[in-house]
Amino acid sequence: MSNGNDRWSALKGDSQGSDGGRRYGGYNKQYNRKGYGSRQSGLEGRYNSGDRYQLKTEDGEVLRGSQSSSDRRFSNRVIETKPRWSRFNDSSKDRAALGEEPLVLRKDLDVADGKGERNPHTGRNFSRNYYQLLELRKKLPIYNHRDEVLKIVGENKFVVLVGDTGSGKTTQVPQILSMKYGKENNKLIACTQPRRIAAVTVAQRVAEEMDVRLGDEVGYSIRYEDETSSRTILKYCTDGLLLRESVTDPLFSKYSMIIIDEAHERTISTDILMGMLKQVVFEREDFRLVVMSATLDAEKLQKYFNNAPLISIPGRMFPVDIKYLEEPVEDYLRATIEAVSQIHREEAAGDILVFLNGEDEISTAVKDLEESLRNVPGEGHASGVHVLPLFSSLPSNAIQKVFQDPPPNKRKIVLATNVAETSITIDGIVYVVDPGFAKQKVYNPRNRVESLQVAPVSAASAVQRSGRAGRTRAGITYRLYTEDAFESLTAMTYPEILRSNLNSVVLQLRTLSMNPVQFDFLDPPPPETVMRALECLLYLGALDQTGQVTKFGKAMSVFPLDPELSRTLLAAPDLGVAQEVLAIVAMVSAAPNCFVRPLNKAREADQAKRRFEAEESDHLTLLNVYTEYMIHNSSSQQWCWENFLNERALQSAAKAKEQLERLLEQQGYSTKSKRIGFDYYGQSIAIRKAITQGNFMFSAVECKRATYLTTKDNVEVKLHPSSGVRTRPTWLIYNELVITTKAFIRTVTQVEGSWLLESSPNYFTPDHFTNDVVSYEIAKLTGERKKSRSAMNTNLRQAY
DNA sequence: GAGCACTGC
Repeated sequence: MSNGNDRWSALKGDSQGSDGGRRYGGYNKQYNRKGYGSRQSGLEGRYNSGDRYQLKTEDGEVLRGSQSSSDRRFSNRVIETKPRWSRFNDSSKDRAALGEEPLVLRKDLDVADGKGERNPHTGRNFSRNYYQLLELRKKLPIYNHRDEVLKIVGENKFVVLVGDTGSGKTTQVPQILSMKYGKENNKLIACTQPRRIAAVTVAQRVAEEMDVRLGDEVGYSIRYEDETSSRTILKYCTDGLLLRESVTDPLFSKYSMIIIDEAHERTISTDILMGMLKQVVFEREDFRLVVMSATLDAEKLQKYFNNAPLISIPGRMFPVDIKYLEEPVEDYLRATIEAVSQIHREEAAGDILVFLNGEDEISTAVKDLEESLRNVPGEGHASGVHVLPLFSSLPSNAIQKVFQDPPPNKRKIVLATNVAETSITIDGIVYVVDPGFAKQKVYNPRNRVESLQVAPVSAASAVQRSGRAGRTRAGITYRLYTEDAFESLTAMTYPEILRSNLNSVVLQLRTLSMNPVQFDFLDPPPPETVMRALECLLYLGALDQTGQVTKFGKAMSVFPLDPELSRTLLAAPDLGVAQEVLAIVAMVSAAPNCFVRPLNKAREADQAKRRFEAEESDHLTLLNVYTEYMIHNSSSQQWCWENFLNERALQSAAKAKEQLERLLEQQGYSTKSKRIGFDYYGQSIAIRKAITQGNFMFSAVECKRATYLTTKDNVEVKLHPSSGVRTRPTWLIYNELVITTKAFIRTVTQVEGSWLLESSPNYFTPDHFTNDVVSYEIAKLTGERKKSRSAMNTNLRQAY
């Protein structure tokens, strides 16, 4: 394998069936660690959220929660704790994904057409490595379907191909097709992936399998990295990157064929690409589209692509036994600890992967397990356990640890968020413990507020999780809910496009002169969402009142940013603060959570953060972090560690800034900041004016002491405690509204009301705002400006 | 005065 042995990768040779970690909430209920499917009456009401349950192991030992006194209080209600796992039921939906395909080895020499020893790409003899890999490829289920793939793709312009984990579709199908279509009319084949790391590792693997150098015949292209050349016939890339290419080349004229992989993940980019490419197929004689997906939604895709033919490839992996609880549990975190403990004591050697819901929960569970099991010998692991956390904001070296072998005779236990579901693949996992929950972004269209909620996963997600146990040998998955509960799960995760703000997408479609209301979506988003985006783009000056893209809007569409940030960026050069705003926009878009705050070092982390704070603006705080980071670039790892900063986040902000700067320059803007001398306030004002230019719709006004009203929807909010703004401004701009224990606004900046007015006189008129406080404050600013927003809306509606 | 699942251009 070319992949090395301790890196994190989405893929190793094969494709993964997966559902992308994007979950639809749709559930308004908070689950509070209550196990999925647990009874909704009886015991529930008598327990306060802080209470813990005792759990008794089979041999009568009592595992205590953190509050032993309260445990005793409830000792008469100790729950029968030995989970009674029911056996895996053959009729379960999972079986299809886990089926094994008999191996049939063929004698002939593979896709190189049986012509013998010479590599048609390089003219050289195939290497020994090529033949070794070829033997592995012959064992993939896809191998015996090569002729079928070539034939059906040859006869059709749309093809849907489904195959589960282990089918080999991601590496083999593009390879097979590139032999025939990769040089057609001097055009190449692109294969999209939802994740950067997948695009890179798959390209590496395929280059090796084809015995060519990466970047020659086979390459990849992701943001900031282009490993392709004029020789390239097969390019793996992220879906978002290919979508961006449509801005300069709407007909995708470089490509003879595009293969969309992991379509079931339904990222926004994949959904928009599918709609665009469907059109391209009708407009270009010489273009084909192949859509690859996990099995569950094949029919829907076929129908969408004009009843496209279906190629179905079986998956192949080691069998995974699924165990369910016979009774729902009351506290899934306790049940998880108990399940892990039981596996460790009773089950044969092998690592355990546990899915939990966030850093907080993971840290608690790591501590619990270390205390209870560290030196407790288990089956096959005489010295106890080695417990590791895994979530995406963990420093890279901590992430690396999950790939390393544990100390001798210790069982490795990884407690992970759903990064481990698709993005990070850990080999050697034998046991998976799945409580059946994930944190999911929920969008409330009524007040237009997004929040994160814990909700049951989809069935597709549960299947994906259980598959993590069968990668290197047969495994067992323990689902901490009943089989009935599994049956009641939503089949697929709700597509991202139906629960997101579409401002950026709508601008891009308009730039290509497409009508977003009539766009052929696989799942059309609510028309209100599209209208809202049009309205927002109108206020930002990206569209005119007839819905046409303005010159300014065209410039905005060039940046890989939300339109609000694009406008902020474009406002900066005139204000003489291009460099500062480039850094801030890069930080907001690429490193929004750059501050690390581990629970056990919260105070030190807060202190470290305070050193960067600007009292009038959290955006300026981000600028300070960025500036300091660039100064300490040579020793950044150490420096980030000492200052409780996420180095990977800052690295990506630095790259983003470079790219944005280039794009700004290309459009003829000066990216130099004017020398304001040592006029700190002049500079601060200029920067905050630029921020106002783009984000005036995210403004709030103080309505009572320490409480603000958002102008957009009259949500009463408080400053998030993480904010460093201490000036108690009347007006402010916020970057994010989060609802947790209360409604908070995060990353805020003090602004003047007059700046808001300058940024969009059409938006800030008193009669736009239903709330008296907001109208009154705006009236104070505007005098008697009256321009009806409803009139503007009427114009917009007529335009579509 | 408190909590941030996960991607991507």
